[in-house]
Amino acid sequence: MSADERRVSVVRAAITEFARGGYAGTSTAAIARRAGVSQPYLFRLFPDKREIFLAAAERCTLDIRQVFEEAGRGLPPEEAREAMGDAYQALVVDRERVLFQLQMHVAGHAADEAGDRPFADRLRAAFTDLWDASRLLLGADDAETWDFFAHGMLINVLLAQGFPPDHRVWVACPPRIDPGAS
Amino acid sequence: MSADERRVSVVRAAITEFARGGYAGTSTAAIARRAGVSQPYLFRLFPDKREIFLAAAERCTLDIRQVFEEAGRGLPPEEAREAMGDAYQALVVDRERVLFQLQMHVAGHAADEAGDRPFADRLRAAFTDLWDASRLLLGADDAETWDFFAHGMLINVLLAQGFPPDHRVWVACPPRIDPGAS
DNA sequence: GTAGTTAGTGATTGAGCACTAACTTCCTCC
DNA sequence: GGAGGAAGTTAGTGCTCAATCACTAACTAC
Repeated sequence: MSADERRVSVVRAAITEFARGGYAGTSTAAIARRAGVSQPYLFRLFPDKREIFLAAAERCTLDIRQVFEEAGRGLPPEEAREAMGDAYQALVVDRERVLFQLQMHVAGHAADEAGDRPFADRLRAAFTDLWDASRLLLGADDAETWDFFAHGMLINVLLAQGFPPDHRVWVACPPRIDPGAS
Repeated sequence: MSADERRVSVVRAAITEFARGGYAGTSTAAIARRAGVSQPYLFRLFPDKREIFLAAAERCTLDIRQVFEEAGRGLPPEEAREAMGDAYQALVVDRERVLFQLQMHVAGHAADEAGDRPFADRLRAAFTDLWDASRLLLGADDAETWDFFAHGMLINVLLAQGFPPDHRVWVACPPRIDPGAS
């Protein structure tokens, strides 16, 4: 396998592991194990752990954006909103990407606090990409985009906490999102 | 200082430090330093690190709930909603509690993944307390409670990422929340 | 076949971690 | 005034982790 191919599979493994444990709570050994390579080899593919996380963050955000784009491309705003809602379900089904997003948010904050500006900036940029792409696809104004993301964030947070699908916190969640689907 | 008083100040320090670095990313040494005691002494005040985090989580949730209750108590629903919105601003001003809440969510998930049910359950219980108290105070139905929290969660996430107050993601945020207030 | 490159590993290191044991200091009450 | 206990310390243990180093095996080019 070429180094580039290997990097792709490492990033996939990293998303899974980081989604579980967050940046600080995930060891490079765990990522290596899941990717099927030795732990030292990670540091030949990437300069350090931070860069693995960033690659995972950028990949994950791109994935979500592409799912939205495939769902909403070429549709009029009203239908696009419907289709993107449905597409979001597919993302929720394997919670991985959604949970990794939460981990990105708290990692960004930690980086800011630690004075690691570039890291935080790149994480913010990834999020802004998703925000702008969604806004465009939704054909939405600022308020609608805000609502779309607010809604999604609450779903992410409730999912992260592991509330069972029949819990009362879910009752007002729009029916097309089924929190028990995974 | 009595052990009980000391515990209170340790919990306060823990909220600050955990908000910064999350559960795994925060050392007990950092908490001890901020609380002004030696690191081993933490383990006389609390059985282990997990229990420090839980105490911080329960304290933090209680704080937020009390702020809401003080703001909304005895007011008719419409005014209560207004007052609680204003009260939320006070919470947002020092981002600490808000950010710690995010850390609670991802810690809960990590605990679930690691098979630590009781830990995750207690974190969920803290969140549910806040949810139910807010619902009651708002005099709201499920949909309104959902919207209230969805809105709050997006604010939390954007704050965590450190978007500056003049960034376009904030433009649709209701005016009473000033993300630059801190 | 030999010179060079690419993919990959095992052993190790030094720092930082949660947590423990054993000690000191000071206040209180008889 | 001294015994007891609570508050708090210093010193240390064993472990985990990110990152480094020295190496091998297989392939490619001439």
